[in-house]
Formats: sequence, C-alpha cells, structure tokens
Amino acid sequence: MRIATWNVNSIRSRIDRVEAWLQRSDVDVLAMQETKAKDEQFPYDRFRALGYEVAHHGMNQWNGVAILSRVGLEEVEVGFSGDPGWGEPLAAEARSIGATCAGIRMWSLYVPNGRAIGDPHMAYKISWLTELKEQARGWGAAGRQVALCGDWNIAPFDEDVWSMEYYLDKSHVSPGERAAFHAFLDAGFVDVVRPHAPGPGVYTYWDYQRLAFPKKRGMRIDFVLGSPAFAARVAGAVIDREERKGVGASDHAPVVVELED
DNA sequence: ATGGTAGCCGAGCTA
Repeated sequence: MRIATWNVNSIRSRIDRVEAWLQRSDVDVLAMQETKAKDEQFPYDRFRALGYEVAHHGMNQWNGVAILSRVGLEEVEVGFSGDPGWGEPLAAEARSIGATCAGIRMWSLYVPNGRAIGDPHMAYKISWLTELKEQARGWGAAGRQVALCGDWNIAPFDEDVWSMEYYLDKSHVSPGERAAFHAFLDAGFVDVVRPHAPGPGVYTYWDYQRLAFPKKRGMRIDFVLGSPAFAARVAGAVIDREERKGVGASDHAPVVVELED
C-alpha cells in the first residue's frame, strides 16, 4: 500500500497535474493541503472518475485540506485537521475522529503559518501544535498505526534549509517552532521519510520566486510522522521532486510512503 | 529593506 501527502496550492488550478500524478504514482490515499476551494468548488467528480472518494474536505477563510482514498479501501480511516482559522481553537473533528480508531489512521495537516517571529500568528501556531501533540499522543498509544501527514511549515534541522544565513530570524526555523516539532518526536512519533531520503540538500518546498527551484534553494517542511506501529510497516519513501518541474507546478513536491502489507 | 511569483478574486492579502 502507498500513501502520500502534497500541498497542491489550489486544487482547481492544479487538478490536471494532480490527476496525472495520481494515475502514474498509484497511491491509495492522498492527503492534500492548501486546496483553496470552497466545498462547492471542489472537483469531487474528477477524483471519483479516477476511483477515489473524497473522505474529507474543509477550509477556513483562505486555506483548505482534503484527504482522499481509493474506493473500497478499508484498511485506512482518514481524518483531517486544518488551520481552522485565525483565533479559532483546533478543529473539533480532530478530537472526535481521532479518539476511537483501529487500523491505520491518516491525517492531513496544515500547520498554521506563523508569518514572522513575534507575530501573534507565531504564538498561535505553537499553541496549535502543542494541542495537536497532546491529542496525537493519545492516538498513537496502545500500538495504533497513526500517520500525521502534511505541511508542517517548520524546517526542524539546519540541514533542512538551503541557507541558515538566509533564514536566520525568519519563520520556519525559530527555536520555538522547532521545539514544538521535536515534541512530537519525544512523544514517540517518527519521521518515516528521512531514512529513505537522507540529506542535506533534500527538500519538499521551493519558493516560486527568485528561481529557487533551479537554484536548489528549498526547505524540507512536509513530513509524515508515524506512530511506532505505523513506522514499523514503512518499506520506503520518496520525495517526488520531478513534480516540482515545469509550467503549472505546485511550490511543494508530493511525499510518498510505501507500506508493507 | 524591498521585491521577486503564484493564487485567491477582481483589491489587496496570503504564502
């Protein structure tokens, strides 16, 4: 079985590429972020025609997350947790769906953007992560297979950015954000991609501006964090940077994880 | 410090 996470940066402008990518990559479950579509704008029909059902889609005032799975797939239960909006508490769905699970539980996460050090959004981001971690700790307990997939908007280590000089004093690398990320590792979650995509110089996101992709100026901010039981099943992982190439690419690459049956 | 690009919508705002 194969699962994936991808910040698509607008599902309506990306639908042709997402469709083509799904067909050639043959994933069973896809978590998407930054769908930027109201529910009535979401291309449900396109995914259904490909054999996927959209388990969840939701958005706040300017963002959105979704998760879709192959029709008939019973092993994976899907949930989502997005940034529910400035000033709002963590989405209630995250609590209720995550509480009673069996089999693989897979989550599509969009961690709020902190914008800048000292910005009120940064404090919000860190408290959002702290609350999520407390819930995830419960989900991952008792040998459950849990995968927290998505755009974390954090580069946890210096080698996860193309230049620490450039990012010094900027968002995504600050000690508070990194501590919030590392707290998930301390809680027993594992970065299941890293062993299969070792760095430095391995990224998942490249800015559209200043020719960042051809200049190899990226960040590793998209992660699949697995509970120990999930991590034990991981057979491989790929960051599909080919998908970042060409006209009409998202600024993020898909991240794919292969599981043993 | 600014501006560079892409996407939302049709002016700024968000990333």
